[in-house]
Amino acid sequence: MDALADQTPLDHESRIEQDDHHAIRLWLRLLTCTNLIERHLRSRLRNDFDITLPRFDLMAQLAREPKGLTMGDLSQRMMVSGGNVSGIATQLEREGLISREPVPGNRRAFCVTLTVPGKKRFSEMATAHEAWIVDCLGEMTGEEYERMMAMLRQIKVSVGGIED
Amino acid sequence: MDALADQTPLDHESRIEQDDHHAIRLWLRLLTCTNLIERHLRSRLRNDFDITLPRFDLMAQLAREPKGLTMGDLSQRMMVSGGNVSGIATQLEREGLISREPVPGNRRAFCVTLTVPGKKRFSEMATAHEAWIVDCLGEMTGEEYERMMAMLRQIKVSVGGIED
DNA sequence: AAGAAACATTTTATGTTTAAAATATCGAAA
DNA sequence: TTTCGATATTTTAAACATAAAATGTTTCTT
Repeated sequence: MDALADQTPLDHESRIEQDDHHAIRLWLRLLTCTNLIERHLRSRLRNDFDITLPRFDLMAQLAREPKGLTMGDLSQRMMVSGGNVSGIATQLEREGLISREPVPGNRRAFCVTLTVPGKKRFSEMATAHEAWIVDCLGEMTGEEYERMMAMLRQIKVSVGGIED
Repeated sequence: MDALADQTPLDHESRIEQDDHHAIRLWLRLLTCTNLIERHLRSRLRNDFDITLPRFDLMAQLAREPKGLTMGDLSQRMMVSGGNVSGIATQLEREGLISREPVPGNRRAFCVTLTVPGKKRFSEMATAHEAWIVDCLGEMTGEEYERMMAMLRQIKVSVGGIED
């Protein structure tokens, strides 16, 4: 399609306009990929382990921090609102997968940890989860990973710099 | 941190394990970036134009297809459920931004189009939206865009190939 | 020690999203 | 023609998400 593009040289304005279209296309593709992967993971978690992605995410955070996390920590790490964490934690607690215990010396906070059954269940899920992601991302050389990580880091910085 | 890695050669299993960690890190970063950008766009749309991202997305699909789309088309292109489109369309219709008209010769389907006020409103938003995305993605050379697009295409193929 | 401000969490109200059921229409075969 | 399967949309129920108000705790300042 570009083979038939007109041959007049691009002035500054046109060039910017073209760059913008590049950006839109890249954003749309980024969004599509992320959505596809997320949808896939969600569906496999539901089918294979009868759990939702948010609940899995909460458990994943706890698995990384055996000493436990407060509700506020979870909210921050999961990048969702506190009220949301509260609801998800209530359900996981009801299922016996996590426990909420008072923190000695700070009666405002709760220390949330995986229960023994929770740890067992999570480790089963984590193995599968990791394999799914490898499948989704497909074959990539180490160099490609590096490049992609670097570009994403750059984007992260750009977005972060905008609203602070 | 890798400078102090132990020097025993990696066997096949360890190597796979390491690759997996690469994949997980890449996925997590991909997710974070997409969420950050999406959150930013959502907030700007709300603040500057008092509209939600899903409503904007629906209008964007219609803007690209002046002849109109059915509810099913919209569901497919937006990659969300039909019920969801139904709800969003109801709201936009109530605000007079889109219209739902019967398709002659197929009483099941509706043809959804932007109204005249809808077109006007969308074109205002689209300009701003494009600029926000350019800001979010930051400075990138044409070559970098190309590379990123190519890698994302590869991922898209990988995921698509899994469940069909 | 008392009051004010900040903190940690939950509750409430509202809205989004999905899957699945319900409703209605269409097309084709018996 | 009638019946059956496919199609197009809407409705419903459950989970998730946010913002804002409410509750209770801690810390700081005086």
